[in-house]
Amino acid sequence: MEYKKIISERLSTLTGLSTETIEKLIEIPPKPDMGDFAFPCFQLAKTLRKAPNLISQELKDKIDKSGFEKVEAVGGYLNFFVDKSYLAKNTLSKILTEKEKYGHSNIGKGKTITIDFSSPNIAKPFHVGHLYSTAIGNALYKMFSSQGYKCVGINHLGDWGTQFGKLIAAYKRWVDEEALEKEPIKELLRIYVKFHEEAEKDPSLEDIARMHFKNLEDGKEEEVMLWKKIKEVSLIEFNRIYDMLKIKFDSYAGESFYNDKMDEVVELLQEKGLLTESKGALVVNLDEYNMPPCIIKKSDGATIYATRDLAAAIYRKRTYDFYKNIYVVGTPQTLHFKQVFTTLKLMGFDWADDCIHVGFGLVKFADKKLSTRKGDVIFLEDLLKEAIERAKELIEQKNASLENKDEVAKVVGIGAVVFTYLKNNRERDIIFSWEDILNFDGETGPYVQYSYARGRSVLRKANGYDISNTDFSKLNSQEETELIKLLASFNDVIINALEKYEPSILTRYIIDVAKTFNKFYNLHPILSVEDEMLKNARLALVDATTIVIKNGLSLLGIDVVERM
RNA sequence: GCGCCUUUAGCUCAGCUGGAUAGAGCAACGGCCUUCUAAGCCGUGUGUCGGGAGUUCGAAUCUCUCAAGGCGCACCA
Repeated sequence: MEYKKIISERLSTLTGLSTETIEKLIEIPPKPDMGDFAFPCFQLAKTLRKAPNLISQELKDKIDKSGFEKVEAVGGYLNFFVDKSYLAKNTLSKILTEKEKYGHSNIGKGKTITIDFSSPNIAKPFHVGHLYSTAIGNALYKMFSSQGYKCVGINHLGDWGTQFGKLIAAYKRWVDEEALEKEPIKELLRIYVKFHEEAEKDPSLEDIARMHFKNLEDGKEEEVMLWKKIKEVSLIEFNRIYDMLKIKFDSYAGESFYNDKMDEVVELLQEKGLLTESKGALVVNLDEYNMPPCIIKKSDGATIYATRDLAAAIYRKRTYDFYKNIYVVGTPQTLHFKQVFTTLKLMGFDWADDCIHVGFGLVKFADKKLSTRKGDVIFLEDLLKEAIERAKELIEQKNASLENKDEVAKVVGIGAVVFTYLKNNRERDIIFSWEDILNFDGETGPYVQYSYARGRSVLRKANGYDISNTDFSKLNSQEETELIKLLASFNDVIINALEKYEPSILTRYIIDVAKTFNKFYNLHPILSVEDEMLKNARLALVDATTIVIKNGLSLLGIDVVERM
């Protein structure tokens, strides 16, 4: 906000401190009746050798108060109250003019950001854990795009690796072709689980699996054919889920895509003299950085994921010339990415510093852990369907006359799930509970969507309003001012969230907006107000609020409904 | 053993880069629909901010230490 600048400039001339240091000190008081901005004078107390409350008093007398309703000295604080009608007018007209572009900016113009997210493993079910990366990555994609960055969404499919040896071995032994036709992933999961059970009894299966993978790498016909088939049926299922979530990728270049790009990486490492042999494997030693070595080639000569990640990073730099290269991958892989980024740096690529691992926590049950190998998973599709079902029930219960119930149930149900995933700090684990995730009360997606629908309903009934016949200075209740101030900070919030790669900051902001709006809605009549100027001003405020909620949710990949 | 993370109300979590009496939601209880959607609003909390020490005008926030839990530590991704 420009207010901080104005305040710091005025204080700078009075105190001699730089505008920058002052701007950093300026804070927002905990309660609205204490003002909109505050400057703590405690630090000045030392240099001026004067009590903080005397300093604030003195500054209060001397400072230029134009543009502010008033300036007060409370204890060691200098509190500023902004001119509310000015704020209301500026904020609301800006929102109503910019509409769906409100909150957007151009600070990323000309810069490309690659975002690696979702990236499920082929042949394994898309379970509730995968939504974490998918939701965060998609939100970051939309948020960065809104600030003018060109984003490239990459689904780095797990379509290579020794697991395919296992799968091929299992396929040849136990697959039920009929079941595979009907529910491919479920059947693949079944034989994958069976493989692990059988391998416990007969460890030689592991060797057979390794052999199959080696054959696959060597391009043997049977293995390649099976691999292709598995990949094909998996993608059909994944796309069904991405469609439900309305998520699109710009690239599906998965692990197998880099098969022919790894020799070059090995050569480059060789040239730089970074490779050493250790226990039969080729590694980059990272002792100096207090990390275990980065393995480039296994002792059997086969490649490993670190090699692929190196190849992928180099490919992405060459292809997209990224400004930032983001990986939305779980925190357990923190060390792996440190190793890869450090290796890139050692290879002489300064852009290694632009590679960012955006980690997130685990999705787990209260008691046990999700495990694909044991078949202990909840399919994301089942969760989404359940949520839609629950939303449908609530509609029948609360608004049975609604026209497009199924459509609304879909938006609300899916919105509730995605919202839950984006509500908390991403590094926190999500404890999965049907009860919590299907509870649509309180700080949830449906709550926010409901607030939006309420606002839209008022606007529909108003049947338009005359923005030119408005007196914004009449929006002076505490609820109205608070709401306006919140709406004004939308862009700041997005920027702040992006700096931390943390969508939850935006999610919580939207909750705040909805909460403040509901208070306003409950306390102040809108349509029945006789004063036409006030009525129009309130309608403008409702209009602006719905715009911000809609834009905000859209950045999180969540839709709104006009009625619910 | 080493490294990283977590610890705030019964439960799930916020707490902006050190600041004014530590906040929400859920759950519980009590109020509010002849007026704009009650998926809403209002009210009710005796919290050692895991323990201890330090830094300073001031610490949930920074440093150190201890404790509990989690994750990771070379041929899986």
